[in-house]
Amino acid sequence: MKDIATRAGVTKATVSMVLSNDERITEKTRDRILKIVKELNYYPNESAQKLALGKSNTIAVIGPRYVGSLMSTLLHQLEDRSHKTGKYMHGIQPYSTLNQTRIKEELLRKILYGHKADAVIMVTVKPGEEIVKEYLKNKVPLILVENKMKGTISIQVNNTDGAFRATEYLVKKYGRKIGLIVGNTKPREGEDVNPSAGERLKGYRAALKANNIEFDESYIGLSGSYAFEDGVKILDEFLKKRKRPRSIFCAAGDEVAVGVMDRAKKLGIRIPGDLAVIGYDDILESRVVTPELTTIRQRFDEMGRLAFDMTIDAIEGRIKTDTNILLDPELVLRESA
Amino acid sequence: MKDIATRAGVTKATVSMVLSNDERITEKTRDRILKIVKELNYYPNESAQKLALGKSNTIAVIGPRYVGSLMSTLLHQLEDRSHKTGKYMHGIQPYSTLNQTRIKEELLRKILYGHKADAVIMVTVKPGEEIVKEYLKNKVPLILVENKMKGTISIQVNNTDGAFRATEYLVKKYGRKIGLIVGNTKPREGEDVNPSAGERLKGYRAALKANNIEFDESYIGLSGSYAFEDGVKILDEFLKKRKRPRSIFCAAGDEVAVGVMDRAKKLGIRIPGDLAVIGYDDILESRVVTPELTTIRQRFDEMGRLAFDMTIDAIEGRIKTDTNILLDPELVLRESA
DNA sequence: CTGTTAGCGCTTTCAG
DNA sequence: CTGAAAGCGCTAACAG
Repeated sequence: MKDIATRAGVTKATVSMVLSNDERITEKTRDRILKIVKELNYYPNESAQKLALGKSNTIAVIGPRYVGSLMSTLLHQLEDRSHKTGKYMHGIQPYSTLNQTRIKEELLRKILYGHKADAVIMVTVKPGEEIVKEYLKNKVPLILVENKMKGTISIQVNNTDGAFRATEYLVKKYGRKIGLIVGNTKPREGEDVNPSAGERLKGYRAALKANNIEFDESYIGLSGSYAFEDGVKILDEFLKKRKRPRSIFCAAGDEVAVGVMDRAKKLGIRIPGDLAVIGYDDILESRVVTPELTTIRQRFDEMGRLAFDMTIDAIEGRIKTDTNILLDPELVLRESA
Repeated sequence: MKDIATRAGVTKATVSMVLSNDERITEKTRDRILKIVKELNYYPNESAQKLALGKSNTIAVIGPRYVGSLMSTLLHQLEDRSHKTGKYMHGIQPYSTLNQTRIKEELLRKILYGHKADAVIMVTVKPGEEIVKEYLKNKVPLILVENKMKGTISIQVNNTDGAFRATEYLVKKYGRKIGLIVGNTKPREGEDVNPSAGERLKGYRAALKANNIEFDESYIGLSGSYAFEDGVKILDEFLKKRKRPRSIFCAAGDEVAVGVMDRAKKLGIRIPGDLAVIGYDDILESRVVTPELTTIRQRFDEMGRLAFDMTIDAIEGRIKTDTNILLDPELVLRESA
């Protein structure tokens, strides 16, 4: 920058003003300076800029890991909105916690006190109460996706409602013996839980109650890894029992549901003739397996767009903490139930 | 930091030294200072640190978009290696170009001249020749994944070989009428091409040649978006023609291959009885569709590990530019061919 | 309309 | 073993 200044016969301050579009500079010197900037391929040193401005110009996005559709879809939407609005261009900084609470807390503090971001979007993972307070005190907005906490801004899909509708549909169409496959609602040591599992369980129970069906532990299968193999394993467990479900709501996601279907097919169990299956997520596979999977769809793209816009609004002070948005999921009827 | 210094009755310099594990500080003052650091929840201002050190402590990763298995798998591996080695912790900065050349070039310059990264990993996307030179001059290593260029370090899977083997397998087992579905080898205005498409086409042609089969344009289908729908559309096109393929090598990836199979199923075409299909990538769906998809597997996790280690080596000067690694893909035989 | 100056928070020589 | 002081590259009052 000094280099440019001397070449243009001005001082650093002037160059700085030109680059930040300060009105007070003459066309002439502005043009002269901009030309030199181009020639020298000058780009400002961001660290210096941030230091001087006390603003980071970045939005941090924290998720458990990069694979999996929520995180990547969201990131894509965020980038897209960023380009369309021209705000925070190349300023989206994703982090993954690798599912470890320690890494998460460390990271959140590092971001806050290291002034690494103007706002933090957390997808699926949840900050500790203590940290929320610290963010509040330092006026750095926390935007929670798929979670809700006092002192933050949140965007969720209505998990309870989604589970309720899936379960109710199964009751009406296939009767009262409904299996549920759901994520672990208790965390493992040092790991985070996704609260949506609890909410979906709640929706399932509510639907049973609404239809006067008693909750039965033996109809519940727990998925630890949300993976294909879990579906295989859990179906086998169900089949070993005396009481077998006539239908399964796989709240742990389509991937697990596909595991169930695959296993069923190998065992000669017809779907939905012998066993009806509903999944959750509406991932690509759902339309592709045979029979096609009936499932609950969440509008991830919509969430991403909202997340970006609300984050900007929060940074610029247009919305306050404890704003919560709840999106409704959608039951997509296909062949499996 | 000044706060800490005064509380500890020392000066900023001493605190700084303690934090950077300088040997010269007494146990006593060190402990005293560290205690206060904990109490105050102090974390250094990174911008200030970077500015003073002239080092960014971050590795930039540039890809076309976040969705799609290569980018996310790679990122996961990078984070994982970073944690395991303790190097560049929380220092992986992913960027997406949204497939636009202009964004890409802008970004590369911004990173280079803004001193935003110690090295840049580019996955699938390719820098311009000019930019490579600039990086070279400034001694910032460029690591290319799925590409190769003079002046960079590269990691590739052998696309030509993968395509050759798939094609050859089809020739031997299903005869000479082999369709190819491949990504566009010509870029659209302002967009980047993935060079692997060209390489796979090359492998296909080589295999034909090796078996004395003449290349026939009407057996070629071009996929623009690498998506399920492309498979559907292209199969329909093949079927309209006079000459129909007996087998299809879907070099454009498993997702497209699944589209082909899905369409075939709906039309009553048996796989592999009437039409054999081989995909590329070995994504999750491949094991799940009926019949299970025969495909070419690329070791993305291995690539990620390698990418991280080589990047570190490059930064620390242990490997030089124009180091190229070529990984062999693997033909995974399942039911569809 | 442009130059001067101080300062953002940290590191690092050089004295003491 | 610790303090003082200069400087990293940029911005923003305040003068002129």
